[in-house]
Amino acid sequence: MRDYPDRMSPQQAHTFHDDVLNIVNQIPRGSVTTYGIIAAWAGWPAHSRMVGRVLRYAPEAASMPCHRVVNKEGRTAPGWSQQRVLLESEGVSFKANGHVDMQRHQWEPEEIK
DNA sequence: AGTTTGACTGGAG
DNA sequence: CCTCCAGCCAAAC
Repeated sequence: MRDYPDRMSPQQAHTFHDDVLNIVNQIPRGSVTTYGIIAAWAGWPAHSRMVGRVLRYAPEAASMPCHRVVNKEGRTAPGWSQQRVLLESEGVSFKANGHVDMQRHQWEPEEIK
């Protein structure tokens, strides 16, 4: 069927940015979610990489629980070893391979917005 | 205006 | 479980 040639207009990019931060702010303590889930929830399922970009470079992200965002396999962000420490301090358990036990801690947005 | 770069994901080996 | 590769897409070169 049809593909989705959709391109983000500057307006949409701005909305996406805000939505991402809004969702991250609602991740409960002791839980984690993934880039893909956030992207899908913001309405752009193919933009998981952009979610990572926002959390990495947006100034506001510094004062948010962005450490509660990991990839789909429960892997923590490259080059940010403190992320694991932060998560463990709020009760998140890791498996032997160093990944978050997603089965136990993955959280999904429900009634946001 | 073409190429490279990732805080991603899914699949293959 | 690991690495590598292709597809992904806006931003940075």
